[in-house]
Amino acid sequence: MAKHIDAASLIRSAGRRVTNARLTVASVLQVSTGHMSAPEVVAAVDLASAHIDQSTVYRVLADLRDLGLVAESRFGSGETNYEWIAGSNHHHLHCSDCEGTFPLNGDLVNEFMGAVHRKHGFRADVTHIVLTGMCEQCREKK
Amino acid sequence: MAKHIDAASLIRSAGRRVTNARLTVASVLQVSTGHMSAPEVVAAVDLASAHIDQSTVYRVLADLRDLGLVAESRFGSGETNYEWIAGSNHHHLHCSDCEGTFPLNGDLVNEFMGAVHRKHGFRADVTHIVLTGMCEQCREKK
DNA sequence: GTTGGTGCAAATGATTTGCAAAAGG
DNA sequence: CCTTTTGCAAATCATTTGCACCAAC
Repeated sequence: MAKHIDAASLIRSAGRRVTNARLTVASVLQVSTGHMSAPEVVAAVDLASAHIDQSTVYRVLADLRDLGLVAESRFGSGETNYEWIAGSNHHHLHCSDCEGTFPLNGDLVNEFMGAVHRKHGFRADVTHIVLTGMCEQCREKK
Repeated sequence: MAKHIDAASLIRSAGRRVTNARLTVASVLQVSTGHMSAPEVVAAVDLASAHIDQSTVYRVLADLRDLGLVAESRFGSGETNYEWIAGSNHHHLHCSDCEGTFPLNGDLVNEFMGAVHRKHGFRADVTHIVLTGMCEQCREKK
């Protein structure tokens, strides 16, 4: 799997050790579509019959997040969600009605962030943004 | 306290009962500047020598959030933060370095949301937005 | 070899829930 | 009254931590 090699070199070039736990968690996130909560990652790793402790999964997720390979976000209360991004910007629209997640055009975001920086001198972290609201379909139903 | 009356009428007009617990939690949030975590609200309520169980505080916070009187947001992992908004839009910039929170110009947000709607047909919930990143001071230090 | 990573098991902390009693309209 | 809300206490769930052992470089 090419993605595996990619993850390994990214991890190595960050001065971290390339371990089975890191590659497995990375692989699980790469294969998944959309977001996964930490408990879901733990379950998926188990399902892949890899015996990686949940504490390790949490530690690895935090590592990958620090390396910028994984985005961390939270909707309602309860769980934190993770998603493989590996450098590219991923932005989403999250419908609070149907719980669906849709891509958000990155140019709009960049434009907004530029405006924020010009106005406030604040450099927002734009690697991963989630806007909560209501999608077109759900809106039409009401 | 005028704010009390406001909260009471807002609650009543939503078809919910005006109770001591709701008024107390609302009052605590109104008095506070900025965000409060749920445990902080519980502590503040205790300090006001009102004996409201934490489970009730959680339920009330969820109620007030549903009524649109309170905004719910989360930064790092751990706690959920609440803030009294009562209809008006509050947007913030949250510095992940100094943990400070600063106001964000609402026009920029509205402009962005308009662009999102034009492009994606998605109506984002703009009552409360938090952008995480680095503020000017912290940025200059590096 | 050294240092960084991992497993294990237990603690922690936030949030939720079931149910009976109390209070609002 | 009738229904919503609350208190209580216990359960649940996500996340963290200390420490001994193991593996990557």
